[in-house]
Amino acid sequence: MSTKSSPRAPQRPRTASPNRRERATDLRAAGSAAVPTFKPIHTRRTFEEICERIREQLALGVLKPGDKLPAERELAQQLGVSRNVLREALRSLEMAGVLRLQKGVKGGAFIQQGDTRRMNEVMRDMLSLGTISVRELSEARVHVLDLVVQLACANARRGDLDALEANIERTELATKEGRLLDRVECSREFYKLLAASTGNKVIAMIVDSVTEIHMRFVYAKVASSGVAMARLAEKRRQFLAALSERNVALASRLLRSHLESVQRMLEQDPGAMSLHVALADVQPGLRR
Amino acid sequence: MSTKSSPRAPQRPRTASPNRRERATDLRAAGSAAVPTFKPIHTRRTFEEICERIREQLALGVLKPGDKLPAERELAQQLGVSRNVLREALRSLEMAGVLRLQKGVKGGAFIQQGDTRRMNEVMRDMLSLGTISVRELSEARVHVLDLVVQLACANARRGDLDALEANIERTELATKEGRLLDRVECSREFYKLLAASTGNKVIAMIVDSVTEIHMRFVYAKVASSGVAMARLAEKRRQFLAALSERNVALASRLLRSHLESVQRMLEQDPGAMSLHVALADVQPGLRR
DNA sequence: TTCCATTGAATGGGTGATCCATTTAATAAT
DNA sequence: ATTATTAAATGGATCACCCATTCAATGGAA
Repeated sequence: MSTKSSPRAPQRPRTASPNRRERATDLRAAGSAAVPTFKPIHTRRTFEEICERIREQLALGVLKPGDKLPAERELAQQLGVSRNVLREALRSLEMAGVLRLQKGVKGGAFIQQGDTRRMNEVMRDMLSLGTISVRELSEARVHVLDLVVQLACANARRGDLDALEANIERTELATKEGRLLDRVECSREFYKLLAASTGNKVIAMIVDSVTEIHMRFVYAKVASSGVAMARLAEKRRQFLAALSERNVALASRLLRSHLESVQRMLEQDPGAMSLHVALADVQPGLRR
Repeated sequence: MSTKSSPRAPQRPRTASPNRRERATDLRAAGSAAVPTFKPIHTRRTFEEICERIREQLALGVLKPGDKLPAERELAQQLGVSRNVLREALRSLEMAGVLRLQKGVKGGAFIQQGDTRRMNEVMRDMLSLGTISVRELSEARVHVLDLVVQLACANARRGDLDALEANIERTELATKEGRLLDRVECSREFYKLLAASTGNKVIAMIVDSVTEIHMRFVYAKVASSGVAMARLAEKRRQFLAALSERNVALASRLLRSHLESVQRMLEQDPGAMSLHVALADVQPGLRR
């Protein structure tokens, strides 16, 4: 508070908290004219303020992917906070996929391209915390994939179909050579390619997030029991043929039927369906 | 690491980094038998390790919502890291909605119920960073809402319909009294209720995330131009009637038609559609 | 006894100084 | 011209504090 006349502020500038309090109160007052109850303020902490400040610059277009933030020591001084608390904010933004921190001279905090895998983490956390259930996730996946088939039939381009074709060939090879877990990887990629073929990254992101979790269950099931979906590549080819002919009804029916058979396979042994097995540890290929 | 025989470790246990290096290398080696190229390791930092450790406990069910982590000072000592770096990890988890940090004696880090609003943040960041476009978001929203109508017709319960009815009444009141921005708030809530009526929290979360952004645009448009959708409550009533009769085709048609007219309203003045206006600052009601 | 004010300990919030490890550019040596 | 060395900048991490908040325990007043 006060004047802050000293050039390097040798004594503590311990003014952050009271200032924030005032600001929060102002915001509430501006919210609506006559407020009946007024409890929920929940004083802002500096790292929240910092995160928000940076996100604001992002939304305003002042910061764009590729840009570099000032060095930690300098930015901390600019913001009038300690380097430690600034790092808490930067860490949060890094975990959020907004920043990438790079060491060394010419290093720094660089704004990143958005990482759509963040949504996977959200789904995973919601499942871990019991906010959503496996049943809801599976159901949502079926419905969303149905939508994907419609959009893919409408929008898939030649390159998308070729990529799916190549994926099916890899699946066949993995099947022949008995690499069951690699085949699960192929499946995961198949749905990713299918989602991408809709041409809509929002849809693709949603599909990926539900599929990523689902594939962990499949992976765990295959790894523990050794069973595997029969005639997988063949079914994929039929589906791709329907997709290529833009036959929505057929493609939709084929996919739904396949999803149901996978679901039956998974539910066959409820013990292996435990969240813990599927979520707990990190399989080599399924991780970023 | 070594023996760590001293009880309180007065000298620095500066051994963290080299250990992590070794561990990362081991992981890579275990990843596959014969690796052709080996570049991407990207040494793990302690805060990542900590986050992962805690998430692992979550997935394993050792930690559940409501549980409390040890105090920062103690947990830091248990993990053999400094309190500051532990706080970086806790901050990240707090931003992720996994933890809530509470001050005071009997305070601590408490595992939370999952907060589905996290997905909104993801969408917002992806849009800010240019990873997804407004067009993709709008398109996805239309398709997802179409799906929602199907599911709502199938699954909506009496309470859901009553809540929608009550929402429409609030909308009428706001319209009569000319509170245009409150009416936008009602719209946001309408879609939230509609999404909830599917009975599937995954679907609801997805719908909310795309709707939240969309409503920012509507809010900005209404706030700047003062225009507002005509006959809103009336259209809502028609839609709700169709929903109550489980008439999927009619409900779907009504909603789609409404969405299109809103879209026309928004696109009428492209200037007001700027990302910056919609995303930059925080409207009182639209914020957590 | 009951109730309320005081106190003190535990806890998260925050600061500043200091060191380490990595990276890169500038410089020197070959 | 090439290669090795050095120096500076930067993120990574630690330590030692201090502050503000919260709540249980304590003790005095009614």
